[in-house]
Amino acid sequence: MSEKPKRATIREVAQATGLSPAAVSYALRGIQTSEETQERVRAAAEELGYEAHPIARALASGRTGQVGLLCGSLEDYWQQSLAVGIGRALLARDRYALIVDAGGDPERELALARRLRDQRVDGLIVQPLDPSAALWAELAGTVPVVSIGDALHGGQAQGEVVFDNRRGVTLALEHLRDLGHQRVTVFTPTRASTPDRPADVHVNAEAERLGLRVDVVVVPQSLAEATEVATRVLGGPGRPSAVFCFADSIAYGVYAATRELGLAVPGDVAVCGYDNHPMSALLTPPLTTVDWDIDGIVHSAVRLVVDVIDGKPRKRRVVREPALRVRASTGGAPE
Amino acid sequence: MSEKPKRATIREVAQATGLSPAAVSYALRGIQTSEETQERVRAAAEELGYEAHPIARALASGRTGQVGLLCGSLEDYWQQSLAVGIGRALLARDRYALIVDAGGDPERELALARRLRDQRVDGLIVQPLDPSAALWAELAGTVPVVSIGDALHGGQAQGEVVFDNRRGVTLALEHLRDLGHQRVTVFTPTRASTPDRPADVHVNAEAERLGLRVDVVVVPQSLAEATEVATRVLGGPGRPSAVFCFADSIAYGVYAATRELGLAVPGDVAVCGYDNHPMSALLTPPLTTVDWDIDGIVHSAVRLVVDVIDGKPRKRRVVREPALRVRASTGGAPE
DNA sequence: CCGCATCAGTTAACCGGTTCAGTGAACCGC
DNA sequence: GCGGTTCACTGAACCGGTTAACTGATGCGG
Repeated sequence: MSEKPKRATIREVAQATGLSPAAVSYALRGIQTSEETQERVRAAAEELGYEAHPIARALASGRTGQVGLLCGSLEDYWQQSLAVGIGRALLARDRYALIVDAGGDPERELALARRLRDQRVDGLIVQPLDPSAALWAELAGTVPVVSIGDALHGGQAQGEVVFDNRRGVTLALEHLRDLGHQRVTVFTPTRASTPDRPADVHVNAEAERLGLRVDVVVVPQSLAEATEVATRVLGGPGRPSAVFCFADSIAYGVYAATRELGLAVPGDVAVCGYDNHPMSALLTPPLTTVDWDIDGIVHSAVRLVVDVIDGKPRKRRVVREPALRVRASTGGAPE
Repeated sequence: MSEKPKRATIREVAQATGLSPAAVSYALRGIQTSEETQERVRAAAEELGYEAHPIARALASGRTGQVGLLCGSLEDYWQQSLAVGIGRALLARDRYALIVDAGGDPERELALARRLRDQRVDGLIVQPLDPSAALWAELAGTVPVVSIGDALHGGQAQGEVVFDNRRGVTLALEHLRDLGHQRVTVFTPTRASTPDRPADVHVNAEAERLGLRVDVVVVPQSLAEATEVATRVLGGPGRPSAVFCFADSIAYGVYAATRELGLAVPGDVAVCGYDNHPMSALLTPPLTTVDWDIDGIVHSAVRLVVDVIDGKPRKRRVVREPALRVRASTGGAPE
């Protein structure tokens, strides 16, 4: 432990090759030097076990090679998958992800966004709980910001991967209506009190259009709490014939509630989810859900943020379209 | 974007207070300065919106405030939970986690460990796929290493959170034996080819002791692939009456396989998992599994690594004991 | 053969903190 | 009243790279 594992510095490589440190710096990055010199430097570096010190590099160059990933709530399994995917994709591009979790709290989200900026991340990927916060504009002036899900208001983000949540809601509600349901309870995760979130607004508009009666119930993110709320709602009077959960994780809680209450899915209550987490296809019964092609989202978001960081111009806005996966939980044809 | 968001430096704060940069540095950390000076400096810093530059600080002090978290396989949902928990706990202690995923590949694990060290993390938490690799000793000489799960061979780690996997295996197999099963198939995730992993060895030893016939089948980490393998095994001739999955995630795949094959759980085949992921209690039927108290593990690991980094002496080894959660999937008394 | 650009490499400043050695003043006991 | 500490703070080196400005040599068109 106390032996100092002193590593070679760029000056030592310079000494070894008879070049200046600057030349070594250039050579190792393959610029402003002859092929031959680059080869010589590489050999010497290899010999000395030299590897550029990322901190020193970050300080001098102003780029840390790290991207902040600000998640709405990692209690949500789909968001966990998203985070894992983004971390993996960034690593493949030689960047590290700094993953932080707002835990569904919009204030915490903003505090963490500030912390990440102060940490000097090269870019920020955010799944905004509160897309209307003023902080986003300030942040976007400092560091490239890419949003996933809802677009930041005012279009300040350098990149956006937008979910067509209106379409997702329409798909789910139309499906339930087509199956003959008239009363639907919608379980939606805690959100910022932004009355203009497209998805939430759209639920009511769409319900009206389809002649559905909907009750919107806000549920906490954690599985245990979601189960509790669902048990209360489904066990109470006036039970709906169908529920639409705005996250598959919530649907998992609903499944648990139905079992506890002895209700059959979809016989007593049909359940439709949102996200299509890999688990959802494996449940009994398999969960009907709105699929968002997580790989495509990961790919778009990472590509956007990396390209902005690298100064490459790129299409700023990507809109993702959902697809309904009809499975047995709604009594539709099992997939 | 192109306006430079120049932030205040320590020299500006020094100028504003009439002190030297060194004094400001000390004052902000509350050392070697008078109370009054500290207050004055704090006020000036606030006024100027000064916040220490983490990169510069890291370069000068040699500590990055970042801890590497090297996961065995993030395909495994339990490990995802672990990673989320550790990230959260580190953040609460003002550190960032650099989460990377070996994807079940021992070679990749070592390569990533090296990358994290080169990134100058202050500490490393690792869930070793290959505890016998020579690299660990080298690494542990450079950076504090805390292992989770299996202990690193030779005891080089500065901290260890050891799972008593022998006990876990015993609990599961005894439970299945007590239920009258005589042939058990064990699904285990891909691992390093280390013949001396306690858990794997113990499966055979324990099976012999209990008079069980076991077949060990190695399955890939991903849900889809696990399902495929399970379908082949359970659909083939000589189907076992019980399976023991060395990870709940694998059990989820087995559930999917049984449904596909029209087998009843636990009627046709009993299923026992390992980990007790929160989802497992919500499945139909709820999954009997070996519980590892994830919060305790998170807490121990983070505490160990942070204390070692901070130079506080601390108990180096924590052994976690599992508990069997008997649920309906093995036909035991439902919880 | 001249003027100008390009190439390969050097020098020195710089990024923004931390820390070690040193300094003057106040304080202490006797 | 004096040597020895302690306290609060300063100056300068240092962490290990990157980069702007500059230099000398070479190449090229005309």
